[in-house]
Amino acid sequence: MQSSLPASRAALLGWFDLHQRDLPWRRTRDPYAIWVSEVMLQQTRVETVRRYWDRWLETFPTVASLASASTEAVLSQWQGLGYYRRARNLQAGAIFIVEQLGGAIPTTAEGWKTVPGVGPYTAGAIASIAFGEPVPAVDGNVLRVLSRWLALERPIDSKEGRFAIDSLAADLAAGPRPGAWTQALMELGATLCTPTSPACLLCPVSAGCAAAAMGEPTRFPLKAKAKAPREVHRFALALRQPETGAEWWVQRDEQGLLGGLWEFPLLTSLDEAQAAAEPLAHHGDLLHIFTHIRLTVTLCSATEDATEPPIPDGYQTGRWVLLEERESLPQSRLMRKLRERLLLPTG
DNA sequence: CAGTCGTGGCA
DNA sequence: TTGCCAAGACT
Repeated sequence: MQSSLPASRAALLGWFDLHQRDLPWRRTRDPYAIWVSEVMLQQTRVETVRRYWDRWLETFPTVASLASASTEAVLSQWQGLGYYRRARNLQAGAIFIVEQLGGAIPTTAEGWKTVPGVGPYTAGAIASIAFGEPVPAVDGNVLRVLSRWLALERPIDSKEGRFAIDSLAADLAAGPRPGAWTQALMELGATLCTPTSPACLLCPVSAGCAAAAMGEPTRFPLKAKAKAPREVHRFALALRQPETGAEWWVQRDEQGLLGGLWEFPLLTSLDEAQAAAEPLAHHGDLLHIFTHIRLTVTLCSATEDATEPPIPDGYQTGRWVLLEERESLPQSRLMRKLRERLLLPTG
């Protein structure tokens, strides 16, 4: 039997008051600090963000300090968090607030939506948490929790399914304690109403949950099918001067994957056999292989970029040496490997 | 609108 | 070891 919306809402708030995690960004009311936390938390685990949030606020304690910082310093503080566009947008947002809003930080969701890097979710989260505005903030947790609550048969990535979730979220947001409510809904999704093993027996709102009543909460949310990833074959080549130990790096294009970061030059080929021949064909007997990482990249946008940077003067006497060879790696593991071996600190 | 953008944890 | 995906925004 479905209980009333206000009753379920009150039950979830009561549970949140008792069982919420002690997160550092819940100990502040500084809207800038909350903004930083929300951007860091986009598509990123709480435990990962913990390590960055404190340090970020020590380095850039105010909107003004972030706005006047160098891009290099900003990216350096972000290094390892991923989705580096977020760091650039965060600084662009700080500059926007200083230059366009006269330094006055927005206080409403509508205002926040005009800030670079702040979309519908983040605008609602900041407005409700930092300013108490009764607006919804629908993230992946909320999509999951509410789709289970409704036993929603429409996929959440369809227009109709998303509309149903947004409608319910808006109704629920219009009640007491908007900030606590926003966090309570996400907290439930993060700790009890989890993707693979929901703890319905501990859930404060299971009595009103249609999926729990059906006995199969993990059937929701429904999702449309994902497409198959495409493959790209690449070589990472690193040149080092034996005498000095100096290594040859190139900077990636500002746009796209790992934009603006440093790496060994990569050769790209759609054909595996051609890729296997490229490094030696290009460098002949003049050089030995220093680093020769054979990579299969999925979901990589660099397919067309097969140009090889010229080897700068003074490195011609270096040696190419085989360091490692891999059959293939998924993107996440590939990037881990690239970061371990290829990425330089930016600051 | 569908594609793109990182990383780390976990079953 | 491998696939999946988590506090999304932008183009």
